[in-house]
Amino acid sequence: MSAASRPLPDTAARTLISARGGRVTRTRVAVIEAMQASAQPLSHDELASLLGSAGQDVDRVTLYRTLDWLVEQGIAQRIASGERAWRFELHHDERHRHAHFHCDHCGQILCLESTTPVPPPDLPAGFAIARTEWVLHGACAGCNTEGPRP
Amino acid sequence: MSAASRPLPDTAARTLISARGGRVTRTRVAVIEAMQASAQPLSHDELASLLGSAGQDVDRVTLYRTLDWLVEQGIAQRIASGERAWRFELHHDERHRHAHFHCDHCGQILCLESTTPVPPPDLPAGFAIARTEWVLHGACAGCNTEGPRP
DNA sequence: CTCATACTGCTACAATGTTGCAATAACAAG
DNA sequence: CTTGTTATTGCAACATTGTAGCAGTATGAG
Repeated sequence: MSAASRPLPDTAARTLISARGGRVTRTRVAVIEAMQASAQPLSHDELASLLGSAGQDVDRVTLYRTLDWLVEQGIAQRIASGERAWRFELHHDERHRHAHFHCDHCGQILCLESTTPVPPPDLPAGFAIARTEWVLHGACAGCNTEGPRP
Repeated sequence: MSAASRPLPDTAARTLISARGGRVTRTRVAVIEAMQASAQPLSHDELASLLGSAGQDVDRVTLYRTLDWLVEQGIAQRIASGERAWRFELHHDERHRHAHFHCDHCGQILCLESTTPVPPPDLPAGFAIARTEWVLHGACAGCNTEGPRP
């Protein structure tokens, strides 16, 4: 290949990474770009497929570690979707008050960023909240009108 | 053993089970009673230990199936605690508005039933909510005053 | 260009959950 | 109480999701 001296273009992803003092690798860039392109949080498995079909096969373990690093650096955030696997999305606002909707029929996860902010609950004294997860379960518009799919 | 003709006592657990047309088995009764006795949601693993140390060893698979059945029947409910495994507790109220607190330091899960009810968010039209999960993460009173434990 | 070392990609393993099937036990009927 | 039906159980094998250790590669600094 007649590779240029800079192997990867100077994208937003690149900036995000190097600002944290991390090395700009194909995997990190690809994961960030896949998340940027997705309207929904993605699971490890979905990310692997996305990268794979973009001709970017990534080792399972490397992908896990990349995701860990992104979360650690505050670039991405982890969501317990109500299924077995974590989902990941780029870290938007200040961690609080961001709900997700999980369709129990088609399995889709939707970000509900525009909904009314969740009021912090009254906690017993001495408790400190680091972050909250609010997941709504039910049927999305598509599945709701068509009736449940088994 | 000089077993009576009725092998199990007529407990609340027994009533819960037979009201659904299920057979009253040692495992189901033991699981329900363990949950009744616990202030917190229990994981599959914790339940297995509890039953085990009560001299009631249960097969892993049987326990999974028992829990599935209890959830299916609306006797118990499943909680995505933010860790890898599900947790289970007896199904209290009307499914909505029941928050949990997960201490990221000691791993405890606390039920916050007394907090202000969560207002249902504005959803896009056509969406139906079946149930919501609201999990707060942070440090509980004990861990918070003592500082984080690694 | 050279070098230190942050990442990667194996291979193995751990934790959590599921499937299929033969054996057992609940309980309804006689 | 005894018998028969069949819902549950228990076993073994497998599936999914995630981690640990370590040798090799490639990024980025000098």
